Amino acid sequence: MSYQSESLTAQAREVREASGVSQRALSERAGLTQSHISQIESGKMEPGLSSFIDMTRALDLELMLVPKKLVPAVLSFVRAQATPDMHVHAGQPNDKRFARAERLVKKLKHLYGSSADLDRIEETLRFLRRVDLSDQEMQLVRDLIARLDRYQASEQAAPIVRDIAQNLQRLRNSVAHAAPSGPRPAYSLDDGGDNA
Amino acid sequence: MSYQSESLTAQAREVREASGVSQRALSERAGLTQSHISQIESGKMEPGLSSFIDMTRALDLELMLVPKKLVPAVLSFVRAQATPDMHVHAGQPNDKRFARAERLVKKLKHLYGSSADLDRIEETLRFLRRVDLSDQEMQLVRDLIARLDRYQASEQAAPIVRDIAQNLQRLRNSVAHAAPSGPRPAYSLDDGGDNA
DNA sequence: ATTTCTGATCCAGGATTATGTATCGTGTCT
DNA sequence: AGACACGATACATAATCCTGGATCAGAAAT
Repeated sequence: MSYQSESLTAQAREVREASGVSQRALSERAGLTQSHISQIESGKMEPGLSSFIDMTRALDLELMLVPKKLVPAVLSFVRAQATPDMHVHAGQPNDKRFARAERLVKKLKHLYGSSADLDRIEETLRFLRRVDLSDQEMQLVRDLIARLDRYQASEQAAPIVRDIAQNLQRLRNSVAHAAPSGPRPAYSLDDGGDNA
Repeated sequence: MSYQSESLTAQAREVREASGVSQRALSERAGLTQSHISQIESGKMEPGLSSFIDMTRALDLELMLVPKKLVPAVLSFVRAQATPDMHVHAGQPNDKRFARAERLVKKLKHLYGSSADLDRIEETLRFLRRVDLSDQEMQLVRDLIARLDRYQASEQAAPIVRDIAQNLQRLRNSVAHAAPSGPRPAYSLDDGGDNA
């Protein structure tokens, strides 16, 4: 009941899903049971600190202690510094959809080897993920992913994949163009200057 | 036994001591028992995640999840951004001595109201704390604090306090001058670029 | 010298976590 | 349709946390 850690556990789950790791796979890496992880992630159980550390370490995450006032600054610092291979909590409502999509792409790369088109799709998804998309745009993404999903096994997949990549790229460009998006700092540090 | 969190709990303890909060005081704020906190801090017990969160929140700290690779960068970012009122894990061996000193000053301010000199002392201590001091310099600090301690109740305290403030300031200046201390970045981000 | 405060330690109990194993429903793959 | 992997759930057992005291040695304050 008391729950405290909801935000942290939710974050861990997002990262796990975004990296395409199943609860069972994670349970092996972290030395916990799958049922345990499920309960933690769904908030039915409050983990011990060490369990949670095991879990997050297995996801290439570290638990850090930060002065409360600096949290927003650190948050955007992390987002700014993050390279594409790191999975960072995005907090976007569409996250789950993208998690599925990215998982699919990852699987395709694993099965058929990575192609330039797949790489492009992956990167574009990564970009779109942290942007506010309209319902229409989101729908477009869903359709494209569905198509990718459908034709993944086909022999003639290559041109289709390329087409999907192009469509996503186009969406990305239009979004990037629409938002003037000065690289706004997203955080400010001037609140209580108290230095003699 | 497994201990995992040693670094985190140690950090929490340092911050608690640096802020001059006793285990009992903290136990009330955090809603835990003193014996519990003692065991956690001394590593005799692995806390639950929620207990640890309660504890650190009561110290104005937040627990954050950060990609492993970014930890060093975030660490120095935090140190760079920290204002004097925040207590950040310093890792200096002299921490305990300074903790005592800062506690004393805090108490004086509480008892007699804050004066410009006390403020100056406080700030200077804060600076000296995170610097490598020689044994001699450390001894000087100790002596000054002892003097402050001795004369705190005296009627004629004011001029003495002022003298102590000046001495500390002088030490600070000499230290700051001695160390050329280029603002070295202290972290680098180029280790494994893997972007198509 | 004595009172006060600190952190460490002990102990009994009730509460919660964590394991191990197994199952269930759903969605996917062949 | 059947096989398979996913996450959610169930349940009995062991392990551990956490509380609620109480006590203790040592440092600090009066």
